[in-house]
Parts: sequence; C-alpha cells; structure tokens
Amino acid sequence: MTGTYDVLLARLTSAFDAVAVGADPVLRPSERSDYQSNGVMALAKSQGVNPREMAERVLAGLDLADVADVEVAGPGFLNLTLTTAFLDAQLRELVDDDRLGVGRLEGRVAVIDYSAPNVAKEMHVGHLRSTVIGDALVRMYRFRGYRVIARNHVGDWGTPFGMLIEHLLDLGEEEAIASLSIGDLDGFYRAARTKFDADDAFKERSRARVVALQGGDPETRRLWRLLVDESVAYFSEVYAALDVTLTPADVVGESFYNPMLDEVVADLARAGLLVESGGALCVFPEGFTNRDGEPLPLIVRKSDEGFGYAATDLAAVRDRVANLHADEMLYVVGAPQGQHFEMVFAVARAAGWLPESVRCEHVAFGNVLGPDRKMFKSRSGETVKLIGLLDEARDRAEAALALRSSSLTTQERHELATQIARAAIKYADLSTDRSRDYVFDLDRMIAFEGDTGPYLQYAHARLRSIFRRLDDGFDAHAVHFVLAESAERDLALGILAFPEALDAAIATLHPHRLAGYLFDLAQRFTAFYEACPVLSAPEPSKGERLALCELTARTLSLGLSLLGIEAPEQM
RNA sequence: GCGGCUGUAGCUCAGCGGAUUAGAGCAUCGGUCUACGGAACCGAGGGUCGGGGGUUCGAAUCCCUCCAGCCGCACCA
Repeated sequence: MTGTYDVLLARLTSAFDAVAVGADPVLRPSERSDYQSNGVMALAKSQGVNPREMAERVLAGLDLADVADVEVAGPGFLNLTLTTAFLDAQLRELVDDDRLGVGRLEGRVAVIDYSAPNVAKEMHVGHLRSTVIGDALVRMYRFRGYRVIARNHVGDWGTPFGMLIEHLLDLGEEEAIASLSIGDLDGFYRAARTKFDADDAFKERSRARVVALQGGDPETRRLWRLLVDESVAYFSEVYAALDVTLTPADVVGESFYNPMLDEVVADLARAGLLVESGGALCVFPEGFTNRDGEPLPLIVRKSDEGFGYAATDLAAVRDRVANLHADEMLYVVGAPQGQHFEMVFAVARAAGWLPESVRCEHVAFGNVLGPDRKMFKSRSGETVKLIGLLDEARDRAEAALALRSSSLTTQERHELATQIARAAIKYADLSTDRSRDYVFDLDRMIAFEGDTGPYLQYAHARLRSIFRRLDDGFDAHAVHFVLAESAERDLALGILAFPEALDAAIATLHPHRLAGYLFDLAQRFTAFYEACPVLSAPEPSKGERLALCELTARTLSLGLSLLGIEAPEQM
C-alpha cells in the first residue's frame, strides 16, 4: 500500500510540477488541519507572483478528490483535511499489512559500523551509545528493505597485544582463559599494564612479542587468537544482555585489514597522493590544517613503518565499496572522531575508492554524562561497566514491580524487569538528538511516567489487556472506520503517520524521530482510551475501536522493535 | 589560533530545508475518580528560544558577530 503522506505528496507534487517542475510542496503535519502544504509561498516568490494567485494556480491542477479537502489559508498555505472515506480505506489496508504501510526498498546495500569494543577490555558506558544507536539503525534499515551488513570493528590489533600475550603466558593458558571467561577483562588488562610499567624485562618481552605477532609467528598468532575469541565470546554475552543483534559473525576487527594495507599505500602512491613527512607516509587532504595553520596529514604509515587506524579505516572504506558493494556506509562513532572521518572520507574520494554515488556518513553522537555533567564515571573514578549498569536498572525495575501486587512468578518478574531495564536505558539514549550529550539518570529513565521506554511498554500492555478481556472475538476485516469522535480520528491519523516517521528517522539517521513519534502515538492512545469506552461500547462502535486498538498496539510493538526495545504483553 | 558540537519554561528535552498564537515530559498548583489496568486523564502558572546585528511581509529556524560550555587539531585507537 501507499502511505498516507506519500499519497498526498504524490498528488501535490504533480500539481506543483504543473506550475513549475521540481517545486517542493513542503508537506507537513499541521495543527490547523491534518496536513499543510507550504510550498506556495516560496514558489510565488521565485515566480514573482502574488501568493494567493499562486495558490489558485496550484489548486487548479490539484486532484485530491476522495482524499482530502483543501482550503487556502493566510498568505497561501494549503490546509489539507483528509476525508473519512480516505482514512477508512487506508486503515482497512493496514489490517492485513504486516508492514503497517511501510514500503520495502529493493537492492540497496548498507554497511553499518558500530559498537567496536576492544579485545581484552570490558564493555563500558563508552560503548553504550554506538551499540544502541547502531543497532537501532540496523533494525530500521533492515525493515525498510536494505540488505544490511553489520560490522563490529573491534580493536584487536596493536602494541598492547605484546603485553597481553606475555601476561597470558605468565598466567598459563588455562588460568588465563578461566579469568577471561568469567568476564574480568579489565582485571586481566590492568595486570598486564602494571607489569609492563614496572618490569623492564617484561616490557622487553612484550615488545619482542609484538614483533613476532606482526611477523606472523604461528604460536604467537595462536595465543592472540585465544585472546580475541575469549573476548568476542564475552561481547556476545553483553549483546545478549542488551538484546542487540550483533553476532560473532559481524566481528571484523582491525586485524582483518592488515593484508590490505600495502595495497592501500600502493594505491595512494599511484594516485600521487602520498607524501613523506617526518619519516611517515601521509596524505594531506585539502582543507585541513593544524593549530599552526599548516596542512594536516592523515598518517597512513608511521615513521616506524607501522600502520595506524587511519590506514585501517581507509582499507575498510575501500573494502566495503569494492567487495561488499555498499551503497551506503554508516560509521556510528563518537563526535570527537569527526575530523578523522572527514579526512578519511576525503582521502578515499580522492583515491577513487569512494564514488559520489555511495553515501558515506559519520553518525556522530555526544557523550554520556554523570550527574556532575562530566563524563560518566563510577564514584571511584573508574569506567562504568555496561553489565553493571543493566543489572542496576533491572534491580530497580524489579523492586518497582514487587511493590505492586501482581500474579507474576519470581522468574516472570525477573524477566519482565530485564525487559523494562533494557527499554529504559535504550529509550533514554534513542529519544534525544544523538549529537547532544545527555545525563545518565537512571531514576528518570526507568520512571513509568513521562517520555520513557517503560511508559511506552505500559501503553502497549494496556492495549493488549483489552483483548485478553474480550470474550467474543472480533474481526477487523468487517470494520468500517467512521471516526465519529475526534479522539478516534486523532488516533487514526497517528497510526497512519508511522511510515513517514520511520522514513524521517532513516533519512536523517536520527532514531529519536521514531522515538518521538511513538511517544506521540501513545499519548493519542491514552487520550482516546479516556474519551472512548471500548469494551462497553455498542456495536458497530465497539468493533471500530477494537480495530483502532489493535492497529495501535501493532504499531507500538513494531516501532519499539525497530528501536531494539521489547514490548511485553503484560506488565 | 583554526575547526566541530551544544546553548529553547525551575529541571530534562522536542521543534531548526522560515510561514499562521513557541511544544512535550518531569516538578509545582488545581481538578477528574466506587477505575474497560489511576503505572491514567483534564487544566493552570512558568519562556526577551545565550547576547547583538542582518536578510525577509514574516526568523528558535537562514547569514554575520560576540559570549559560555564540551570536544578535536601529526605518528594511541
């Protein structure tokens, strides 16, 4: 089916095109009517015509029969009020539409790079936003029809691995694996670091071990693999706890690109982009300067002939276009990396690896702050572990559930609390503009009132409960929507706006557009539920209201799922 | 110094390809109520949209400038 917004847009676009090809109708939701088209004023100005006059011209070519009533208001706004017949037709199509009006794209490939924890390090709040935002984008893109290739660009290479491997040997393999598999990655890392700083002999061994690793020594590689595998297994536990879709198959770490780095250098040299500076091989993309106003290099190969992350990122861009055939590439990485990615993308374009047709974006996000508005740390100044955060949220949710008399078993309550905790944390992250910092406030995010994940889950659960109380079944197919009450009509318009909300979220890479939509829909529902009795209503009103409830529940459930949030049947 | 992000009600935030009287949540105050799940709903107060210029019939939204905060600016990722 065609979404409501798209139907209007198509009709309007053809009318505007008749006046001036390519003119944008500027179609928006409206407070005065259902939708409004604001494109007349801009068009009038560009054509040197009086706006009211222009409105008449557009109107002359506008065919909205059976879809909406149009009224010219103010200087030339076109206020559109959808007809009940049209709303009825649209809603009846949704009854059998699993996609709730969302179209499916074909043939587009998107590579989405997110999460990126480090091997032999615990996942902490610093990984929360990339993981949660990236996963929401993956779910939205997949649902929209993209073939999504998720890439978890884990830090699995570099000088620290010398000391980590030596520490592993000191402990003995079995001991080391045991300590890693209980999830104490930080303890392992800290111990290695401490020895490295204090013990010169250990430091020497570590350096030699890095050389052996880079040289491909089989035994060293085996030990390295052990560390990576144990870490990835641990990451998987965290992802399961967070209900994130990433799997070990999505892990394509820095080391994966090692064999390509020489080719990257060769390509850049051939393109005449490579410059030696201070012993390092650099590219100086145009428009980037350092604090002294001098050209700023992207260092492809360090003066010690080692490769840094710039080389790896360049190789990844090259690989994702050439081998994965990406039409879009998203990098869900913190805002401080902005300049780095600008430079990488600029060099990739200059090198010819990244055609203009491929959309490549740094999906930047702000920091998670503590109550003191500084980077979120524990009381002792340490990073806060993701698992610990989830546990605390679950404990609070469980305590809140326990206060309420309910028929849940302990096990059920535990599971429900887990779902609420995840919803609270994810929704708090996904409901504000990602480019801003936000203060991590568990009390507020887990509250059952207000713009929170648990509130939306609750709205959904209330809806489901209606159907549990329904003894005689109903058939949504038999329903005609007349939308006599304004609360019914408002709810219907909310339901029908789902596709445009999802498209806005995808187009702008801003999941909070979808989150905001869902909150709005939940509010429309509660207003409706207050004003319109459902189960006690006489037929045919009862059937119509039940159908609205069912569509609302499905929309909330689907919308939340695209944010990576579960919608329990009962709370 | 250069660059990026941010600055909207007491607090947390939407709105920012200009367009008709600035929105929501929380908190506060006042209502609804023998409840289709009250974990709800309705209403009120509260804002010179960081300051100042400019473009425009019209700017929170576009441009310039200043202020404040955070972040980045050559071999760690």
